[in-house]
Amino acid sequence: MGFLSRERVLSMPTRKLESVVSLNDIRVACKACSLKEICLPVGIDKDDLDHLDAIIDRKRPLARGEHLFHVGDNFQSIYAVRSGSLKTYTTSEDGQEQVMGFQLPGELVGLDAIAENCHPLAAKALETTSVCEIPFDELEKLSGQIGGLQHQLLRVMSQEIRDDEQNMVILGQKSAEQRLAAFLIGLSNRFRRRGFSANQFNLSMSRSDIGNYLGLALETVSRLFTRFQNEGLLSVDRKHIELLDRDQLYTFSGAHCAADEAPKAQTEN
Amino acid sequence: MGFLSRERVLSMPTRKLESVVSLNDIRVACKACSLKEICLPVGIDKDDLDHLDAIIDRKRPLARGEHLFHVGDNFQSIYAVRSGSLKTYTTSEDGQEQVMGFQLPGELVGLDAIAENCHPLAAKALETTSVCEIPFDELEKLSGQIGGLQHQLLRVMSQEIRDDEQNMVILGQKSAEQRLAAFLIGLSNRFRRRGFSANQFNLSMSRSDIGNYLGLALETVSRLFTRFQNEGLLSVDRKHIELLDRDQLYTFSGAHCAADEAPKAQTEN
DNA sequence: CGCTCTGTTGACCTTGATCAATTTAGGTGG
DNA sequence: CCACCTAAATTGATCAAGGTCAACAGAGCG
Repeated sequence: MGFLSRERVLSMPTRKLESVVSLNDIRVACKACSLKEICLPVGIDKDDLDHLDAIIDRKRPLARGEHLFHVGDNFQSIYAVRSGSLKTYTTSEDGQEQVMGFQLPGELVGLDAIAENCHPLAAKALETTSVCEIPFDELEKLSGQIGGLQHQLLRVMSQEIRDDEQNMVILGQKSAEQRLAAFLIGLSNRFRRRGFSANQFNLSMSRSDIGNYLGLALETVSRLFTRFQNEGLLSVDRKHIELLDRDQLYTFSGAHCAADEAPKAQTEN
Repeated sequence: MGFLSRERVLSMPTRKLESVVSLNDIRVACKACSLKEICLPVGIDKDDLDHLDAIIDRKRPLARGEHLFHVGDNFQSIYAVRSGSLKTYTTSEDGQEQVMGFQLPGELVGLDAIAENCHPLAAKALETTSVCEIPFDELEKLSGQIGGLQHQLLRVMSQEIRDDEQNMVILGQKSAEQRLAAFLIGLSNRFRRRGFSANQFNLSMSRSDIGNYLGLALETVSRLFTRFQNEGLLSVDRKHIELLDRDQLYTFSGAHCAADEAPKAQTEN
C-alpha cells in the first residue's frame, strides 16, 4: 500500500492529465460505447443520446485498490463501469468488512446513495478500472425531459432491488455449495451478456471477498473450489475459472432465479 | 380454509361494493392521510398532490391471507399500505417459501416489478389490510411533470435498495441472536416513524415467517424470544411484544445501520 | 533471495438445524 | 357452552454444516 497515495483523485476538482492515458482515448461517446445496450442508454433515441452524452464525464482509470468513493461521501454522481471491476462494501464499527456486491462493465454504482444524499457503501477498484461519472442532478433533470431515460432509470433501479432480493434468498436459505454455484453461474451470465466468454473468466476478487459476499469463511470457498474441481464441474487455477459443467452447476445452485436468464425453457409466464 | 374463496378481487375489474366498508370510508385523499409524510407525497406541494391523488385508487381491504398479487402477475401498479401489513415472498421450485419482507403502513410494494414488467414476488395480507393502488404508467407520466414526485420516487427506490443491502449484512454475517435483535429494533423504528408505539407492538407475522425472513429455523426464533425474555430484554406474549431494554437490544444487534436512525450520535460524516 | 500476501489443507468445535414430543390458542360445530 | 380439531408455538435431544485455529505452500514483488 501507499506508493500511490493520492487516492480519491476522482472526486478532486477536475485537473488536466497529461499522463499515461490521453484524454482523447478516454473520451468515447455513449454512441460509440460497446456497453450502451447494457447500461443506461437502452432504448433512448439518437438525439437524446447526445444530451445524455453531454453530461457524462469520463475520467482517468482507477488503479487496483483505489476508491471511487468512500462510506459517507457526499452523493453527487452515479457511475457506470466501462472496464475493469469494482467491489462495494461497508465496514461495521467492529472493523469487519461486508462486501455488498461486485460491479462489472456496463453496471451502475451508487444508486443506493440517492435516498440520503450520501454513500452508504464504499466502492473500490478490484483491478485497473475506468468509469463514467454521471452527475445525478443533471441526470434527474434530463430524465424529466426524456421519457425513455426516466423509464430506463427506474428499470435499472428496480432490477437492482430484484437482484438484492435474489441475494437475500441465497444468503437466507442456500447451503455453502449452492451459494458458490449460484455465484459462479451469476457471474457467468453477466459476462456473457457483456460479450465475454461465459465459461471462462478471471475472478478479479479474492477468495476472502467471495466468502464475505456469500456469507462464508474464505476457507470454505477455497475448499468448495477444489471440491467442484474434483467433481469435474470446473477447473480453477488461482484467479482463472473455467466452467466445465454449467448445467450441473446450475442445478447445484438450486436456482429458479427469475433474475437470471434461465437456461431452460420457462414453465410459466 | 376457503370460506372466502374469492381471492384476488383486487385485480378484478372495478365493482361497486355495498358491503362491510362503504366507499366513502375508503375514499381518503392523500391530503387527509396521516401517512402522507411517509409514503410517496413527501415534499410535493398542494396542487400537485391533487394530481397524484387523482390517479390513486382505494380498494376494499384485503382479508388476512388474501393476496394483493401473485408471482408472475402482470405489473400494472405499485401499492402503498394504508393499514394492516403484508408479507412478500417467493416460492422456489422445490416448494419452499422465502419471505422477502414485511410491509407496514406507509410503505410501498411492487417496485421490484418495474424492471421485467411482472411481479417477482407475491404479496399476501398478514391481517386485514387496506392499500392504495397507484397505476404505474400514470405515476410515471405524472412524475415526468412533477419534479418533486420524480425525485421522491427515486428516493424511495434508493431507500429500498439500501434496506435490502442492510438485510444482506444481517443475513451474511450476523448470529441468530443479532438477527432477531436487529429485526425487532428495525420494526420498532418503523412503528415509531408511523406514530405507533416504538416499544410495544403486535407481530402480525408468525414465528415461521420471521425465521424464514431471517434465515433461521422457527424453533430458533422461538428459543430466542424466550431467552430475550429471561434476560429481561423484552416481554413476549404470543403476538404481543414489549421491548424492555431497547438499548441493550440495539447493542446486541451489532448494529451500525446507516439505514436506521441510530440512537447514538454520529461519529463521522 | 527473502518477505508478505493469498490460497490451500487439516483438525477440531460451535452454532443452529432437524427431529420429535407436548402445550396452547383459536376456530368450528354439536 | 363445551368438546374437538387444527395450526402455531414451545421445549428438549441430537447431529451436521460450516466456522475457527493453525500450519503450510506458492506467487508476486522489492
